[in-house]
Amino acid sequence: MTSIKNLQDIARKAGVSTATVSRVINSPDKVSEKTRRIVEQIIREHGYIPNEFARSLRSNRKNMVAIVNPVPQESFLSFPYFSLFLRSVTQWFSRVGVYTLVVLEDPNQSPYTTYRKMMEQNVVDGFIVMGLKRDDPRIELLNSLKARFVAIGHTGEEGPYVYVDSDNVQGGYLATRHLLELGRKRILMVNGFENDCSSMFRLSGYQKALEQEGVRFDPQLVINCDLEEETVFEMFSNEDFSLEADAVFATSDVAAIGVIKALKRRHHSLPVVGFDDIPMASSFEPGVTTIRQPIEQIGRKAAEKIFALVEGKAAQSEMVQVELVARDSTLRCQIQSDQE
Amino acid sequence: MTSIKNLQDIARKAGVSTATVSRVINSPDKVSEKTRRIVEQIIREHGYIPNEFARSLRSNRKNMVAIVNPVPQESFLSFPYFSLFLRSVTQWFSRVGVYTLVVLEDPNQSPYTTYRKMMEQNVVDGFIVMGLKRDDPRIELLNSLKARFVAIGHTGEEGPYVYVDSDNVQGGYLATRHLLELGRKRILMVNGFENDCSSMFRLSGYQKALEQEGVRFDPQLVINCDLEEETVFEMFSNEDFSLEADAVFATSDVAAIGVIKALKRRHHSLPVVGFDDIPMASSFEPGVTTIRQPIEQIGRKAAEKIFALVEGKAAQSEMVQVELVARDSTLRCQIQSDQE
DNA sequence: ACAGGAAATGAAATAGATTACATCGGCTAA
DNA sequence: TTAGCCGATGTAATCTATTTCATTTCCTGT
Repeated sequence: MTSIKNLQDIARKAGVSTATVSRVINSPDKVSEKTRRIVEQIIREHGYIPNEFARSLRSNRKNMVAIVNPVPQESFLSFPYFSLFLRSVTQWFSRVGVYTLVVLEDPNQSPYTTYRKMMEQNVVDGFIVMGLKRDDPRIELLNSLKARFVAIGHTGEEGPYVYVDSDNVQGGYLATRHLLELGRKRILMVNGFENDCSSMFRLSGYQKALEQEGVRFDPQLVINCDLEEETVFEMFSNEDFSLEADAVFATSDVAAIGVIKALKRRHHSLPVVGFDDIPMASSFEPGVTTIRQPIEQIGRKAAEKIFALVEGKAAQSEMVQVELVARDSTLRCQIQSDQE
Repeated sequence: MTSIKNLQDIARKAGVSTATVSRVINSPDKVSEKTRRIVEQIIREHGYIPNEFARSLRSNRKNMVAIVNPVPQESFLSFPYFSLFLRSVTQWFSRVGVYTLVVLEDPNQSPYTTYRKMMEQNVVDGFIVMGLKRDDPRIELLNSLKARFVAIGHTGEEGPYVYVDSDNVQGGYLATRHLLELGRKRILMVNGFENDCSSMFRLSGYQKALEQEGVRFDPQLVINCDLEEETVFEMFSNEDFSLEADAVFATSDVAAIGVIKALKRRHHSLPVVGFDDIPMASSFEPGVTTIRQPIEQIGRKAAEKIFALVEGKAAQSEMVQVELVARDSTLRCQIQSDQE
């Protein structure tokens, strides 16, 4: 078999021009039934697949989207279930012939460089930007570059951008209400830092639940930290750390586990709620009550939206619902806090 | 500022031909000092970045590498620490200007289609192929497509391909020896399926350790299963399941956790060793003794090797060392198996 | 001062598609 | 019959770099 490599070869074989072959591939309705059949046949016969790069060069459509992570330290790991997210995005894209690039922001440079470079290189149609922070400069940056993007997470204001996010307010609310329903009133909240917008929203859900039950909000009961297991474990293990609360809401499962371990060590037991529903939450003993984020749904929606934007269509920001998964860390917790 | 978009604009501004500008970028030593200075200045001034796709089209160098996962069900998740692996690959690549694509094999088609399509589309320089199985057909396939690739995992024979893999024999050996050193002789091995090559190697490490201690290998003590937590938990929870072994070596941490939970429920305790050192292994109580795979190192090496291959250089397959991480699941286990 | 070779540069071909514009039939309406 | 239009097709320009080959420039040695 003669080696068939490109459009021209196909055109020659089919006895038509390259333009016609291209049309058969890209807008079949502009070609007569008869010609189309012939060309399609030859394409199939030779298993011809167009060269993506040549195609992009001319049409300026890259069929590639980058998932961009903030600087390494806080990237992947900070985002629970990243691989599930990635899989769901990739899966969705593959059905429409789009490839998924994974990119880390260059830690040595301003994010500007990372994005600008990719824009100029003309390498992707758009971005999925992970881990949006409060007042995240990347939004303005991407807009100024006229980049198409979808953010995971949001800043609060409905800015000039599209995002997909879990309903963190609802998450905070559900977790807190669950504890209130168990009769707890002094709920310690172990939250992330204040510049993290999901922390912000979770806090407001927490407050909302308290308010609804007529419990006064005590700012002393809110701790901001990095939510690492060790950090939290150390903090709670310290004998000086007062355990006058009667429940704990930690806004990450690993933090929740840190709390539970420290409490165990101090022969203490309090209902504890986490956040994310990482695999460990169900495997740990006791199983950690937590707020499950539909991460695959978030991935799918992000993919859908960036694709729509690339196609020149409109896309709306969206919040996805979270749910409470009740497990032993709150259900089996019989021992009360020793309130002196 | 006039909009500077491409080589031509730069060439015009600098008063040279496009060829010269291209040379300044790609082989500066072929250009006179003086011209180079001028052109570089203009490039910097305008922040010009070449269009990757045009570049690839001509030079046939794509600066993209795909990490390919087997069909979704067994992909990402089956590979512990996938995101760490991915991060380390991406990080390494970014330093040499290569982008990382993440691809799933199309579950509806033969893997052939997935790889062939990418080859014809001319979209990547090479592949990192995940989750290699025994007699994996993908090796021959990729070779027949003249694709450059590096496999993660290996089949045993030093075939015509380059791989990076943990030393699974050593892993099996270390785990088993650790248990033997605790005085255990009847070590139950909960292994993956036999067509999985890492299972195969771990088994042979297990046998090697036994042999070295003069303990007879009893095939009855080897169980093949899917290594999921539930599967193993169910199996070990069943009262009919005899617990005549005096230790357990499960070749995945989640399986090990399944074992520990089931043993707890049966008020039983045996030293248990896992494999992988997933985050849960250290967080679980008791901490799971396990074999740590240097996953980031594997990622880095895979990146290095595929890059070398793409550059036309040689690359050698490599095994990376694993290490035993001893934790409470073997160290604190005082209770003996109740051998009737 | 000049031949000859090396170094620097430019013109044009090239990679492999898409697409604007031109052309050619065939068909309808006058 | 023929002007006029439409749909199908082809021609050639285009996208943006890289690279071959030809040409010019600059030395070096005699």
